[in-house]
Amino acid sequence: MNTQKALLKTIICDDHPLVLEGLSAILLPIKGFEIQTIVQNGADLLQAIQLHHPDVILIDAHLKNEIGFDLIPKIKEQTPTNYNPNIFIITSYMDDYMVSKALHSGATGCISKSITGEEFIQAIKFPKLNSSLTIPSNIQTEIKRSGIALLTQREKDIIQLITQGHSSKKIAECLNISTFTVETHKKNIYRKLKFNSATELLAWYFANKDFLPLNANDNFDSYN
Amino acid sequence: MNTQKALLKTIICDDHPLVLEGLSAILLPIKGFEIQTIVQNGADLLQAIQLHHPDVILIDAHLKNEIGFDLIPKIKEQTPTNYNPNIFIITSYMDDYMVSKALHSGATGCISKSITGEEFIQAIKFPKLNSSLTIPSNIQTEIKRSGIALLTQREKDIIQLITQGHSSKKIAECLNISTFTVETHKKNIYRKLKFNSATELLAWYFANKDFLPLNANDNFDSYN
DNA sequence: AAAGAAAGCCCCGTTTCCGGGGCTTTTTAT
DNA sequence: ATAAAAAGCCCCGGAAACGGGGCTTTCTTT
Repeated sequence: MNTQKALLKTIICDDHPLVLEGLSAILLPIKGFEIQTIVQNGADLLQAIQLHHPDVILIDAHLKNEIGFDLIPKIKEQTPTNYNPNIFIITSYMDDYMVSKALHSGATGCISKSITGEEFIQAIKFPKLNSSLTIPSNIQTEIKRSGIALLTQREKDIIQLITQGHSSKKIAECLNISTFTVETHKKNIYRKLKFNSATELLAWYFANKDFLPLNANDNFDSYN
Repeated sequence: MNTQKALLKTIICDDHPLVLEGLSAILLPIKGFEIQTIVQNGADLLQAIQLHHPDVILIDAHLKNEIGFDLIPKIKEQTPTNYNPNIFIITSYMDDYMVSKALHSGATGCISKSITGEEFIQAIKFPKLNSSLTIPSNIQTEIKRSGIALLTQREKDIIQLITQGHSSKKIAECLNISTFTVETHKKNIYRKLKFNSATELLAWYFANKDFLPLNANDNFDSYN
């Protein structure tokens, strides 16, 4: 068990007071979390890190007159090798390029300003998720949204049943078709919408369902 | 392919004008759907069925002076054996007993009045789901809600990651623990909350998340 | 200090899922 | 009438998930 009970010392570096306030407001009530310092430029950040050795460092991508990414190598230089804080880039514009740039600079992850407080906590709590794994980037979401246009009615029906938590076998029973057919449909759905599993589909569906042109209630063609 | 393009003839039997209006309002705009007749008692229903041979029959469970269930055997008696309409019992009070009683009476399914219009369409569209398969009954939901109290913090964390669509492998990477451990946690979660798969958990979670005491944002113990 | 809970780890057998392919029949549109 | 699209079916191999067990280490609590 690698549970860690000590307070997580955190430093925030951003030159927008409003953002600083927002981040602080989110983090302050969290048990086990301690905001150590707030700085507004790179020089102050480096100095603060030397002084406090925080566990979490949040850096805005677009500081005045300097770029957040470039600070990361400097941090690594000026600190002992056995000191490995979790460094996150905070950005208002988020895409795959931004993410890869952050990671190549040595950041632990890249966090969009457009996420909710809850997601923000999640992102810091599980840094590995943010870095190496699926980031629901706007681009990926757009691919899936437009991919819906490629879906047939039957495929949309099956998505409805998948999102109700049913297995391929049960869906097949429900529709009076072969399990093979259901799995063929699932394969086609995954191919069109770039999913790798039913759970990915579920998670995405519920995160986006209010914006999806999927509500097939006006179409009763596939009644059986 | 057993797609059926002909209009689905429907008869509704209920003695509450408000309910009749509500059901009609939901069904009327649906393409491929035709409300044939509306009746307010069993005798009229039997007569209407003889006349129109509808595809879908909706019967209120609590008609004035008669019981909806009892009409079903009479319908079966008075119609040829090759005529198999989908008969649904509509009820305001819904539990496992109600469902089994409806099914034993010969109904295709049992529909609660407390569901949304969207769910109503789904229920009629996929009759098999309603009958033989998981009905999210209030009892089942209550088991799961109270089961949450039995979950440990680590299990709640893992639920968060599951509901983001991640595989056991990725969750393990994210938490720096063995895949075996993740699957042990999943097994314990499923046992405590009576699930059979991750997709079931996902579907349930998103249907109930606003009421669940799961938001672990005030707890940072398991930071890694 | 001892007991119990929580977390972590492992093996096994079975089922389901995923991805790749190929194929026929029905429906729809030109 | 014909072509294209949609729906349905099947096989295979590998990966993942599921359910059952057992077992150790690390907290936490009394």
